[in-house]
Amino acid sequence: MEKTTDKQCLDRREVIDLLHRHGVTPTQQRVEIGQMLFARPQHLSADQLLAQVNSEKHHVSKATVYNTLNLFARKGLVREVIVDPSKVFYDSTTLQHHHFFNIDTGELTDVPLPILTMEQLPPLPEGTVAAGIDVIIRVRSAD
Amino acid sequence: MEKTTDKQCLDRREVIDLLHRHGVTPTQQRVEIGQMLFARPQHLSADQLLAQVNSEKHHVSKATVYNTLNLFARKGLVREVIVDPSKVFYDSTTLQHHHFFNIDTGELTDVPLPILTMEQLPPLPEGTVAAGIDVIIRVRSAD
DNA sequence: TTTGTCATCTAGACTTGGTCTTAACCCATC
DNA sequence: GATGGGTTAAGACCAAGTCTAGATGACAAA
Repeated sequence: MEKTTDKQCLDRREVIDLLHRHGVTPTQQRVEIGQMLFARPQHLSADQLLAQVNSEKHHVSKATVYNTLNLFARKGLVREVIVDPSKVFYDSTTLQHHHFFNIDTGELTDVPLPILTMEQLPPLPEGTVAAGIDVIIRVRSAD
Repeated sequence: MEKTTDKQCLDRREVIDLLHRHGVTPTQQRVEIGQMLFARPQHLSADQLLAQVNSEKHHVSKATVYNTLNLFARKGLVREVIVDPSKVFYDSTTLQHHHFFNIDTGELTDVPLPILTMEQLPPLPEGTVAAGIDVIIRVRSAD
């Protein structure tokens, strides 16, 4: 039996609902990007996503991919992962979790267990409120 | 009474020793960069450092600043902090510690307490060894 | 001193991820 | 059909960082 998460792309309908629920007007391009991105838990750069979307029949411009990813991030649909100085990754899973980053291969994977949650924060600097926690465990390929 | 950490620049001699201890040949430019950078615990971008070094009498080229910072990082003299997608910060303190990053102001500060150490790591991905941990607590200015 | 060698430095060209601009487009409402 | 706000596309643009090729400097051997 085939699980829905194994599909290459999500159903248009599902994505449209998802966008609606987050207050994002579901345009043609946004839905197409969402179909690729939310198909399964993954970490994609804007570049990868651009290539992937455009390998399909439709074409979406670079500007639109960047705009859409920024919009999605602002609306809480994806999470930016800043780990490689040369590019941002977009994580299709927004549930609080952490990352392994392989500095040799550039591979980004999820830490399966919670380590540190918003409840265990140290005292914050004067006049600030918490916005999120990023935990990145840098690893190297054992040779 | 004046503490040594209040000095604007370190003594040339101190920096030369530091470089030697880390196996870095102390050239004119490297020492000058080190004098600024290691004067006190701080987080500087390459740009800031370039400007700061060149506000003094001597001139150091952009390429040299970048090369030197990369060399220092490789040799364990500074730590790269990847937190802002648009630029890398270099931390003059290499002791294990974590950061607050104010997403409104771009300000990067140290978390005074240890939170997570190399001893408390979860199981790493197959075939990898730990290289470091980055914990970034993103905060927003309370308005 | 001179010469040779090697590492380092510089200026500026180049690369590249990401943003900005401007005109075209879509689509709902009048 | 006309009007207007939000969206998109193409390509110009920007800036952090890298690369290149020639110049400089330090040091060792002669």
